[in-house]
Amino acid sequence: MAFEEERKIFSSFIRNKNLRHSEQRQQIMDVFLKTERHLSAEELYDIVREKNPSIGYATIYRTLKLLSEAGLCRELQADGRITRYEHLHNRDHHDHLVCTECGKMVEFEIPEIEALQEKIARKNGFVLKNHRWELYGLCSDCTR
Amino acid sequence: MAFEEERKIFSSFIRNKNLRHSEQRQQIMDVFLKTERHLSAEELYDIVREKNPSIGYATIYRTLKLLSEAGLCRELQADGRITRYEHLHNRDHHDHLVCTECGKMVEFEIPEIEALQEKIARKNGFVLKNHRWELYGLCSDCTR
DNA sequence: ATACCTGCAAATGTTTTGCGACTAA
DNA sequence: TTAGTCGCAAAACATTTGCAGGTAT
Repeated sequence: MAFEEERKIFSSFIRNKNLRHSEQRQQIMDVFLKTERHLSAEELYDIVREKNPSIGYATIYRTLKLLSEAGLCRELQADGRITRYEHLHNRDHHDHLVCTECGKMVEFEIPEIEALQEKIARKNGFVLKNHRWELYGLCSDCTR
Repeated sequence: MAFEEERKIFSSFIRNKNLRHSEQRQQIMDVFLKTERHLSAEELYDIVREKNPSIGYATIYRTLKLLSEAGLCRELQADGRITRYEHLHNRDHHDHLVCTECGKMVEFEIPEIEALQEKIARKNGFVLKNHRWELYGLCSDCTR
């Protein structure tokens, strides 16, 4: 999905909720949408601050929440304590392989898993909303 | 696995690391091993305190860490921020279905998944150590 | 004009750590 | 005797919130 298209999605989202198009939201959105890495709030804060050193943490967190609601961002709990935010394109769902040593993340897609999950949920009387599937191990660089 | 057997595992673990068999560790371990629910540190603290009101949070956390290292406990990140600790028996690996409304957790086992995960890891040059697979949805009580 | 937003600082909630006193081996 | 432990309070950490002043519509 193109950058401009995503901008429009966020823009409509803001308008539909009767929120405002502020300078700060634009800046944070721009940086976030141009990034493919899984960012922590702190990393995003650092990058955005290079352009606008007066921005605060609160605005970063508040905007990340909006981006998630708009469907452009997904929250990941991968490493223990901190949350990472992943730029979500309108592509197939994927999961993550995480190196416990250096933190490297590799994405993978197993389409068959979706149906299996549905089946498991249904068998237990659940309506499935989403899932987290993370494999932890050592990447090739870290096994040496 | 029987309670006595697990006690022995912890006991050897303590001895091998040249640690001490303290009264507090015994008490925390006893409560933890007798519980099947996924406990938060706070819940464990509350239960242990009924028997020994002088125990502190730090000791709870420190002992949970030891139980995990000894392989008797697994840390779960299921609900957003807090960690829950699951009493791990030497049984087959299982995963969790979590109700996002009431927090209910159901365990399930899909043995075939293990081989699939190994394959994914290998293909990406990773040595698999463990994984987390959590399905989120609404349980039958909460869909009403 | 009037919501909505912002940055700041303070608050929050969970987990960790430093410390002086205590205790198992 | 000497590491290891304990409970406490303080620190750390990521995230959230209250507020007074600023801004988009």
